[in-house]
Amino acid sequence: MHAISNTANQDPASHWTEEGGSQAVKAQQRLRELILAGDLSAGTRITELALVERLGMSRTPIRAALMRLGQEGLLLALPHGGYAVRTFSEREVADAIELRGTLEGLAARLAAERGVAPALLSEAGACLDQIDHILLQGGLDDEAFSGYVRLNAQFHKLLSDMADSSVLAREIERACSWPFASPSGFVGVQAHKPGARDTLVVAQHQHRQVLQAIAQREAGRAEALVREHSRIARQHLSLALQNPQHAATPGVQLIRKKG
Amino acid sequence: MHAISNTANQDPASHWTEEGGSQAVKAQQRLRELILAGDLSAGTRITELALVERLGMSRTPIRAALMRLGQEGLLLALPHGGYAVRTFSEREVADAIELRGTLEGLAARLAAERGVAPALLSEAGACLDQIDHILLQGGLDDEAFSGYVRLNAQFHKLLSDMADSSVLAREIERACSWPFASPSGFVGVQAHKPGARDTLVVAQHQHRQVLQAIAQREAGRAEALVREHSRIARQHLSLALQNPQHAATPGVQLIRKKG
DNA sequence: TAAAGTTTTCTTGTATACATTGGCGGTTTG
DNA sequence: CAAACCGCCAATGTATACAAGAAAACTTTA
Repeated sequence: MHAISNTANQDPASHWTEEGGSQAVKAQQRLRELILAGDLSAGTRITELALVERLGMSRTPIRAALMRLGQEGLLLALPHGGYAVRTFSEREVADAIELRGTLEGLAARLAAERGVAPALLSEAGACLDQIDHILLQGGLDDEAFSGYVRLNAQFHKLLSDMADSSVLAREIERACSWPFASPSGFVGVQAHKPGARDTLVVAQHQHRQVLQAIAQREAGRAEALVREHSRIARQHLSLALQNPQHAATPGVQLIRKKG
Repeated sequence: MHAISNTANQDPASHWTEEGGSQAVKAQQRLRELILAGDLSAGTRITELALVERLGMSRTPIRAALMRLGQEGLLLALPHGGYAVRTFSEREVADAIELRGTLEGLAARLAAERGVAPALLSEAGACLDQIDHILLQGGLDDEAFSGYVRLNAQFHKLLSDMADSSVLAREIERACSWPFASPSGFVGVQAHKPGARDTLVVAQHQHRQVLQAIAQREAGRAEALVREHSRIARQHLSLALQNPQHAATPGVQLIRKKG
């Protein structure tokens, strides 16, 4: 696996994973994995001591990780201290997707209003070209699918960058912290369904239109397109809740059917 | 017995001690006050030990408070650990206001689309009636002004409630954590200016229209109105930056003119 | 038997000692 | 004199001991 040079992957998590990082960061990563994998039963109280023996570190970094995941919304802060794995109603997930769509729409609007550096536009265009290349293959094997997921996330990241607003980028990243609200959240739901490729073709068409609108400084159109684009995630959510067995997305079990 | 020297409350102005929360909460509150009052010079590293002797508690709750304020965005996490008081460019503040307007706009749209319980609508109407009553007085003394600020914050809170979305409410509250981005952030800027009342009259008109739009289920109109309403805060920001001496808003000194 | 009160235990909140790492200053050498 | 290296210091990261409070279980009494 050679290093991909065109994507300067500068998300803050990347340099954690390379080197071990601090204990607190490791705790946060592993705890998140445990939650999303369903290894921690939802609703029941998480005791720090249990995590001490499970993660093999002291309470201090574990406390820090719990606090972060609590503020992130993955853990629920219990009234008298402590945390529990949170569950989400279908409506809450839908709201989170709507929220992300709105924030990304704002980013697209600001990008169009303020103008974007040509280099960024080119990079985004190249990203979409790569997606096109993947979609040109008729059948979508797993490798192609994961390639799409990666490039899709990259495009959405570039969209956030185009607004050139640190405060907005921060909030968008936060809105994507829930795995099922992220741009590629449920895209794997229909990986092996007949119409899988068509949905991605539609999404890619929207990608193109969004980029064009931003390049042409059509702010309102860009915002509306991005919002509409986020509806695809909602569609995937519905599919995932209908066929939970096919939803390989980590964290699906945290969504409760009614509430 | 350990030599605990000064666990005695050394704060003369302990008016918040009426509800003595945990040490961590007290640390967060007092630290926030120190930052907004400008008692901590911006940009320089904040050492935990300095806060230990300043706040009279151990490092543990102070660390928790620092972490929270860091995630909140009031403190900047330094690359190799530690925090510094953050400063904001004018554009960042404008973006934060735009962000809040967008989020509140989403709330208004959802409220209009989903419908709001009549009791909530009545409560919001009563809130606006109270604002009307204040504005009926020709002159606006300080008491009337602070009354407006309180009722304005209440109306915006009700607006958030009307969307009936916990995830959105959470994000709106977060967007208001920066004092200058909150709905009543810079409203005191022009407290003693000639046209002060007129601006509030305009804002109140927008309040009425928003509530009407929501009640009549006009989702798009409600969203657009709320967004436009947030522009008033931007106007206040401009005024505050032109006359910083009149801006009694805590935290103004954190905004740097150029950057 | 049920309810209330008490005791015990478990968990978090807090304080502090220890480890580690980055930065700063002094010293030394070319 | 300048630059590089070495060592000390300071500040955070980590571990753990201690305190306080709440939940649960057990006992006692009506």
